Amino acid sequence: MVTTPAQARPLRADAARNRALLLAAAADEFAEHGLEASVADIARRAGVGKGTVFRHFPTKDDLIAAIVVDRINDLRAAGERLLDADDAGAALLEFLTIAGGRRQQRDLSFLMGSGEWKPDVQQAHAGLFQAIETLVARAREHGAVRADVTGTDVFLLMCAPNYVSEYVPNGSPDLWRRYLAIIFDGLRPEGAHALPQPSPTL
Amino acid sequence: MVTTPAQARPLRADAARNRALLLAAAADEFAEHGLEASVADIARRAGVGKGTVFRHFPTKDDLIAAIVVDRINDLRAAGERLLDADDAGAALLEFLTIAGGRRQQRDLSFLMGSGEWKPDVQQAHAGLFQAIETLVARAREHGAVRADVTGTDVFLLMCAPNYVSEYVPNGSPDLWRRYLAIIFDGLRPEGAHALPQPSPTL
DNA sequence: TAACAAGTTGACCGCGCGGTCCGGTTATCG
DNA sequence: CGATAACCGGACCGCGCGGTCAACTTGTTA
Repeated sequence: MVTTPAQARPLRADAARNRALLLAAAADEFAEHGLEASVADIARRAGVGKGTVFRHFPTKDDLIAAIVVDRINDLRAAGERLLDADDAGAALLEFLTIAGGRRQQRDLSFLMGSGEWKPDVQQAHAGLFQAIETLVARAREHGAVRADVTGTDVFLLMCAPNYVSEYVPNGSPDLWRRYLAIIFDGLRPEGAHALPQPSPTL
Repeated sequence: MVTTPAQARPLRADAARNRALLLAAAADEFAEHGLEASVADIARRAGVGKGTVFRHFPTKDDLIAAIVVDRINDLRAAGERLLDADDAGAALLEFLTIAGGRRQQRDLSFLMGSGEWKPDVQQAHAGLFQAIETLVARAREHGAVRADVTGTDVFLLMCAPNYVSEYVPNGSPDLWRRYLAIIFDGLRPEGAHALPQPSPTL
């Protein structure tokens, strides 16, 4: 599940292995300690020198971006796989469940909304957004989601369950499901009240 | 709105003024740059030396805690003021609207869930929680909120609208109202689906 | 296998942070 | 007013961070 962009010369065997180790170690470290995890710790976890990190990723931000792109594409693939489901409403719920199940999102999740990103991240971003938009449109046509909710709304609300359940110290690791259920009920047409603000555009 | 605990000897006039300036400057700085805002910047904004900050608040965490306590008590007071409203459902919605309107919550909001806090913060915390619990109980009895939702749930969901709308770069400052409306619809009894996980305890 | 380019490493750098401290200043009160 | 203690300020400290570099190792290729 690692992005290995086609290069002029392919990576040397050990270099490719180290790159993969690094991405895995970084993902773990970020999941545990948030984005403040130090590059030195990541290198140690990968069993690699600090210099190697900067050879593969010129900047800590580049490393983060690489992971974010992987995660986003991952999720987009899952979303697209659900596009031809029979029950569009269930498909959307399933998608949000998959998104919530990606534990490693943690602090990474909040990256998904901002705008100051390298082109490749923005592109991955746009792809995911497209998938969600379609998923939501189908669910809306299907009558499974209220008429005044947009893909952007779902895109933004996607990480809220994880965010909310983050702050329960000894909570069940599945607690986010509870809040996804509540929020999803808020997206349903039954008993919906008019929304006070227009949906934003990203 | 500043907590000035009764001391053995009252603060000197200039010291009290500086303390207030400091709290205001810190709140602004945290609201703008998040908790990473440096103490030096806060001091500069307050027009005060860095040493003065540490005279009033031995640690940066103490400064944060002071602000958090103020915010929490503020919100609790607003909540308690709504306890004798006629329409318990409207009161709860009003409370959540007030909570969302407190712009300075930003990065401070995420403090409200964690457990590693000084006693005075935990105490303020408990007070706010109590108020919310009562508010929710009344709304539940009033049939304005689904039966399977607890005070803890609302406590946790309280900051979600702000969190969600944070990631819209040029969004309306009132965008959070949209997401509050959606989430609140999810709290209503109409069209509620069973929740997959039990409510947590803090 | 020889030779070279690609990759690795960890000591090193500059920076900005939270926190300290002491010489100078100022509110306060007899 | 004058003495005193409370208070202020900013130079200073140690630390850990992201990032650099030159000496060394290793996969690759002819």
